[in-house]
Amino acid sequence: MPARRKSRPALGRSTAVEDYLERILELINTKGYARVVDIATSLKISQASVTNMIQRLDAEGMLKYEKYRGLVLTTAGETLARNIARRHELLTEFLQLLGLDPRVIEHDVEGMEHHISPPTLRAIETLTSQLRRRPALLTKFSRAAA
Amino acid sequence: MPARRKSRPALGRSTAVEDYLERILELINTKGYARVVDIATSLKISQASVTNMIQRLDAEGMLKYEKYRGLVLTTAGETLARNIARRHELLTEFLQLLGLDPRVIEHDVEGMEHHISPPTLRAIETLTSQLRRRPALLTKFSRAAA
DNA sequence: GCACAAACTTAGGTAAGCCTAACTTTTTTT
DNA sequence: AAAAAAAGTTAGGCTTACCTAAGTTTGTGC
Repeated sequence: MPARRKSRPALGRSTAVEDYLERILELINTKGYARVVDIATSLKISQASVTNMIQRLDAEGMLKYEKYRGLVLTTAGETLARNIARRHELLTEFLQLLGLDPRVIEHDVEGMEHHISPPTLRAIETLTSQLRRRPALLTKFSRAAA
Repeated sequence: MPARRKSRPALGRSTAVEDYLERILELINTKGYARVVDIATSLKISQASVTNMIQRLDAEGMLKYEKYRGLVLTTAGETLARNIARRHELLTEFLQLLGLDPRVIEHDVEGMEHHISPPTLRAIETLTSQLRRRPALLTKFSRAAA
């Protein structure tokens, strides 16, 4: 399946691409590099699929890849990856404020993060900081859903 | 594409299935019936694709379909469709409170609605009613994003 | 430095969900 | 009621993103 979509994502910005870039940046930040095997394990997909996608991301200028060697994000790739990561964090924070179970948060954020446009993200960002400033509003959520 | 996904949706609950059911219920509610051609126009896909999906939904017990004739939602199908519709409305309401542009709202809701679990939905529901009760909190959003 | 293991790549294949083109059935028009 | 139009169906294809199996390259242990 997972094919599906009405409005095409901007060339080379499918949800799959976003997931890869996000994970690659995370690996680089934590381990200093991102190998095929790590990306594969981390995303729970085969190494073959990773190789394939990495070659595509190279062709699209998101990263520089040398066969059997390794990869580095380009400026464009890193910028994009950072934005994706920031969106992920913001959404996670927002749902955390609502007192949701960490597993539910992870699941939902992973699903919806690819569909939040910049204006919506900004609004949620503002809302999140408002809520943090008035914790009284959140009492209703404290013993919340799991 | 859209083929993608880590955790499989419960058999017969892909985002495509949800979109079809949602639209079918909407058509039934407004016109009294849902024909292939209307579903196709409304979802901006071909009639052939609709025929195909309807046969699948029939096989899965979501609706009763008679070739060349018409369809009716089963109890299961209608219940599911109502839940999907409610989730859509709730998310739309929430984003409306944040002052977002209607087109942005439509786009984002259509993308993310399929990925919101019940607990998260309940939390957003509670939050929405809190915000409605304290409009002061929303002043920051009034001249919001477009 | 050679053998083995781990990492990586290639080739070929699958499933979902969409498409177009061609055909069939139903409905409308006259 | 026959012809034309509209609706619906079938067949065959495409793309994305995944997979497995088999082969290649790199790295490790002795």
